[in-house]
Amino acid sequence: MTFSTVKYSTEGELNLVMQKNNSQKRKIIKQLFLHGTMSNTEIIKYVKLSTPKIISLLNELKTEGLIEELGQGNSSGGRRPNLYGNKEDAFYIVSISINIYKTSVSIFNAKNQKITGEHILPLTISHGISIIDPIVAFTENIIRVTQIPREMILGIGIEMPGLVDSATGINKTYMISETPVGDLFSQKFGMEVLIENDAKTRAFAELRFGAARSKRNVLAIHIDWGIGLGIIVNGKLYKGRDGFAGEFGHLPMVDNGILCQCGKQGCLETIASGSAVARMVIEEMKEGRSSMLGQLVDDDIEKIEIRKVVQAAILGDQYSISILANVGHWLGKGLAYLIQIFNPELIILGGRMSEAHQFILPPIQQAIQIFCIPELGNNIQIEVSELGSHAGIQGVAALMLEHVLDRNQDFRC
Amino acid sequence: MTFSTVKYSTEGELNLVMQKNNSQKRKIIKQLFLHGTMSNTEIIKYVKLSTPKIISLLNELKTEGLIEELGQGNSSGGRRPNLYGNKEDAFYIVSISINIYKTSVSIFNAKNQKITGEHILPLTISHGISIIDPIVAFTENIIRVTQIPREMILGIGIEMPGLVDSATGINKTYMISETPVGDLFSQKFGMEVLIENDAKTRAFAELRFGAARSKRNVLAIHIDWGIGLGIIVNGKLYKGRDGFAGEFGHLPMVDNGILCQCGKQGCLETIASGSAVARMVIEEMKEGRSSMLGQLVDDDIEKIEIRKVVQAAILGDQYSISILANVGHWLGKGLAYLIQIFNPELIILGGRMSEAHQFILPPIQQAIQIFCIPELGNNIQIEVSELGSHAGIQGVAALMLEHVLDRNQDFRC
DNA sequence: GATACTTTTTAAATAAATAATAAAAGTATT
DNA sequence: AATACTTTTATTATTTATTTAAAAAGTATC
Repeated sequence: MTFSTVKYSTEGELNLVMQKNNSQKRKIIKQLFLHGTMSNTEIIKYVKLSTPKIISLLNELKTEGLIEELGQGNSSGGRRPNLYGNKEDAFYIVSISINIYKTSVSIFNAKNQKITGEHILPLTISHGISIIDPIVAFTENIIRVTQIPREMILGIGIEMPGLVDSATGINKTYMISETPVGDLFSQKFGMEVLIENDAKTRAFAELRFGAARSKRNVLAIHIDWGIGLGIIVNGKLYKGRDGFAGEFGHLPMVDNGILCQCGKQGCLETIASGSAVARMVIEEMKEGRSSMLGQLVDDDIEKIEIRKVVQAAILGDQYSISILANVGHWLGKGLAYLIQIFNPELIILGGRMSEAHQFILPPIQQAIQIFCIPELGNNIQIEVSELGSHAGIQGVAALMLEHVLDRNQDFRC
Repeated sequence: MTFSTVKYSTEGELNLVMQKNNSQKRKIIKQLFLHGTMSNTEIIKYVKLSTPKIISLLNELKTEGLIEELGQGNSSGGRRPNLYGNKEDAFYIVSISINIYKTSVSIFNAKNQKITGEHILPLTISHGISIIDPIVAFTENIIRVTQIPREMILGIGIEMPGLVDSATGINKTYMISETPVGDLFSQKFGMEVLIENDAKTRAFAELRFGAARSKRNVLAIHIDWGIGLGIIVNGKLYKGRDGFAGEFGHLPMVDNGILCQCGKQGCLETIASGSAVARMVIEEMKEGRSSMLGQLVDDDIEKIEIRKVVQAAILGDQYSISILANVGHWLGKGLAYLIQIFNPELIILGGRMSEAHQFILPPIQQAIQIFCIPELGNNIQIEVSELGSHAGIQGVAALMLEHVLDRNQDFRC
């Protein structure tokens, strides 16, 4: 493992601004985290206060050692603005991404820079709460090696698949236990922990750092082993009553279809997810279907997974292409439902399956035309995520930050 | 026609508070409109300001003649609170509800009291923009007779079926024309006009006056001739990019199904709407199916409509009951999609079809159990609207009010 | 009638916006 | 290239708005 050197204040005492209820300063810190470097005028766009007020807050934050001046920006005719940014050692956020077969851990500083690599721990989520202790130990070791004082860590954000309720810290699909997983993590770390569903996390990453940045109503589909959906409504992540909104993968698509993990039959996930593709391909290959896929896995058919199918399709493998086209058709039909209900500005495709966009986008578009009222289906904008695999770890760090910094705020409008 | 006597200020000049940008006073007026009578303390719950501030605003509003003191409320041991309410002649709102076969017009005063009856004009919406002039003339006459000074009318709210974009005033389904319908109405009335889709209007009525009042995430289904959906998300009406969100009735439910008005086949609306029921029943009755329905329409089978089917079902007609059960099944499957995507707190059933709740609710519940993941489908709360036919006219009046009073507000959060 | 609880009123303190001014940097003109 | 002008940002002083705190007064309950 390699670690970059990390500056930290010798006391290691999280500034009062972060603890106390000073929502104005916290708003500034949040914007500087999200945007990196900002001028007074830019900050005003996001924190509605007058110039003198913002300046005085910035000066206070500067003497408190939370932010620093970063020279002057450009001007289109006028005095150059002073630029400000968070001090990188103002606080840290630990980001954990739990996937089906691996968990990765990173640490972000107050400048939203990933100051460690993505340290990967191979763990299978289906092993349940038994994976908590290894994750905690692994993470604690990373914290130790970076020499970040624990007190400077704002909190730990954890993204994971399944029916997650971030409010109660429960995951109803994986890691079921008496005490909510979130609380278990929180107790073992002795720190604030936020857990969130992976599709929602990635939608949030798109909202803050990706294609949804300036948009208000966006659907972010996450197609990996399963199919998830993150819903952005009025510029906010929508969670629903229990935090379970967006179970797109379990829409019933095929009557008397294949049995899904969820217990029902014919869910979208059973015909259009990464694991569905792997299952279908492995089955048919065993029955003797010929394809370039065999070579790609050295004839170890069980090793076929979605990335291999995409790879084969790119190499021109007809069978893989036809499988992906079929996936696109079903995804498109599913999207048609969402489009008619949400009338979104933008749909973002992410996850492993989106790497096959050249093969799935045309059938998706076609299915939308077939199954949508023209007024709704016609000008629909579909994009492939540009955040890539980074989205999860980035999104959950930002979620954690906002969870802490937006606390105690009044949301009455 | 009968009209109640209406008080009005002799000048007939809409108070400056309503015109100028005094958002605090406007918030108070809005709350008094929605709640009727409120004390200082109650107002503070909705308008976040301190007691002295609210009191001084209330006093100003009193001297401006917009509100009045209404005696004292009850106390649980303490000084009795002064009660305040809008003066009924502070302003008026005209409410128009355009349905498929009839249009109704009412006027509300600043106390949210309907000061006229619901005056009904039989008009067929499919006649397009030709119905605008009759509606305007009819409405102008009602205004004239009530003797309300035009200047005291805050605006005119119009609800109608179809793909309505309230932002641009367009209805893409009915009343298509070069100039948006909203603008046409606005020009002819010489007043501010707000148009909105009927299902959204009724969902808003539920949010302000009905079962969704204290809820944040609610789906309001409106099943009349067609099937509409109003989505409440985070306590706000969700409209989508073009205002077309909630096209629940056009979800594809049956492969190669009946051709829908929208051009597609097998939409939910073709099997579970009021007109679908009428169509199915009329067809089968013509083919000789025996049922009590015949008597109810004096054997004029073409006269059968959803209300008659409900009536027959209540009388025990087996055929009608089975038809409604089938409707319930399909609605339930459709709702299962919505539940998994929205994870709502509450689903409200409204419109003519909801009068058949005793026949459709059990199959709806059953279908939800079949097609929903248990975690999402189990504790779902479904209620029948208590607002009844009043919801449209009430909802669009409140929408109009808020459209005007919330204007120029800063929604940055 | 004492006590507890509320609401209203008043005065004092604070917070933040506006306005005025100054400073800096680019642009246009000569 | 020097000058004036415009644009943009920063600083300060002033004014305004709003909250806090405290007191006063009203009302229900025991």
